[in-house]
Amino acid sequence: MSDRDPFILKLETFAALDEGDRDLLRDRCRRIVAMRAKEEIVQEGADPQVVHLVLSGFACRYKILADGSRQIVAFLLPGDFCDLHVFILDEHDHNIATLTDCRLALLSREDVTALCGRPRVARALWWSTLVDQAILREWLLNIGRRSAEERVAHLLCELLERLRNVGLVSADNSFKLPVTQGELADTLGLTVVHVNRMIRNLRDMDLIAVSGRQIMVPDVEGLKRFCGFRANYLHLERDRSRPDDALAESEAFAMRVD
Amino acid sequence: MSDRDPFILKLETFAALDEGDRDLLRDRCRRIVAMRAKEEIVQEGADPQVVHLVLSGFACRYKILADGSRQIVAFLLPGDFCDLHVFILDEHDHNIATLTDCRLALLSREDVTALCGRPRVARALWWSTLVDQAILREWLLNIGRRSAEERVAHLLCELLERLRNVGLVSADNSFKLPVTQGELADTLGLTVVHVNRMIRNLRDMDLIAVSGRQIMVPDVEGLKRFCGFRANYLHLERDRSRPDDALAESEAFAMRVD
DNA sequence: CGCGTTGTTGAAATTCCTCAAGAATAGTGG
DNA sequence: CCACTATTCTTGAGGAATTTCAACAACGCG
Repeated sequence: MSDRDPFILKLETFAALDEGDRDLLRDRCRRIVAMRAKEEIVQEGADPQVVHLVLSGFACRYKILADGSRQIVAFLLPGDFCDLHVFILDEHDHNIATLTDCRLALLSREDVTALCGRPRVARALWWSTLVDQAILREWLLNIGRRSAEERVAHLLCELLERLRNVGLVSADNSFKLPVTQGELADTLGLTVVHVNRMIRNLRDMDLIAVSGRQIMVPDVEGLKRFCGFRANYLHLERDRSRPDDALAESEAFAMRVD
Repeated sequence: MSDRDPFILKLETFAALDEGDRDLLRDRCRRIVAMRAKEEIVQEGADPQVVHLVLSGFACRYKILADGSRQIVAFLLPGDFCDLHVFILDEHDHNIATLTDCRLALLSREDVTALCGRPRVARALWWSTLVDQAILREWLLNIGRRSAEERVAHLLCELLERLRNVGLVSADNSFKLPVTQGELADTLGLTVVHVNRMIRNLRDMDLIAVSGRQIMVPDVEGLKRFCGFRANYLHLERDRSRPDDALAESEAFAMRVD
């Protein structure tokens, strides 16, 4: 693995890791499992004692209603942890599944403990959990108060920024979105048919260009303006006012597990 | 303050605090501020270094769109922390305001550090953050995939259980809901008019009884069945399989801040 | 008592969904 | 490499849920 691993890239968004931090991360993420598309990673009600980290591919969290309708409540992209909460909460309140073929790192309780022994890494894990929460709030706003067209556009803006952050967007602002329109519908609280029409609208307005599962955004600012996208909730700008050195010295946020 | 303080009740849902833990909590929550209804507690973009804890009254997190429409993304009830994340994230991505007159405890960075020095308290704070996240997921499902009638019913079920947990529900399953229908609409992604009609429907079906701002639920199981409410996402059952003593001994989850 | 906020209801407009069917695409086995 | 099948995408038309607009009643507060 190289420094360009998505999960290291992602954690470095917030904490300026040193070589020791990175080595530890690489070392603890050595247990890797490959999964096919549309397989279950974690079932609701389960109490597994392993943390999953997406190395490549797309996965999602979702919930299902009795009538079979599904709500996807998070996209898990390369660099995202699936279930950091597993050591605190008693049981899973949602399912996690792959959307595409995935490579996942498996971390034991000891691995997480070791990672949390490093203040900067611990802080980065906390940060990653809190960003997940911020994304949930934004999605709630998206579904609750934006029109269907804006919802689709907003989700694409978010994916553009999140994927860019882990090096998965090319120079022309295009990225692979290996997700069906049905899955987008389950994410946005819409039906497949309507998502399809909204995507068509965005294409007709030249806000996006779709070829297969590749999305190209010709005018990023234009798309963001259209749906009122502001990236602040992703907290991708590391806070310069809180020097990492001071943090490291004070061993702030050491979170130890067992 | 007595052992019956809502915030202590809430934290005890998960961690079996001892007298020392409770004393520390009471001690650190001594700085109290009273606020009137509909005042701002935290503004988006701000970087305050104080954590707020609701002692009495209702508050909410919310986000606003450019066109003025609002989405409430969390209800903050007695015992809930408003902004535990403040020491990690650089800036607030949402606003927090009171809905009713409130009493809030103010915790400094040092207070939080002190609380996190106690493993059981630290774990309870983590737990409270993760439950907030679980509630966000359920709300997303609620808005994304349930009918308007079910949405209202589901929110009432959640409030019933959360308020019961902090001792604010009477024996006949009634509780005070000091929230306007407009605020419910902004929570559920609906309009005031429609919320009003849905409440009427629930009344007509005898699933709830409303008198002023008091809600009575004559048949709790019936209401839950109607909207498919399952309380598991609130994680109110402390996990008996993980003895607190072992936890305490191992100093698990000590989260230190500065 | 008067005034602003909140609750309530009706009717028309709009968004989004459902149903249905055909076209394109991807995957599979021969 | 092709035929076959399943999944996904696309479009149309009609229907249902929800919103918008508008008006008035009820309530709470100074």
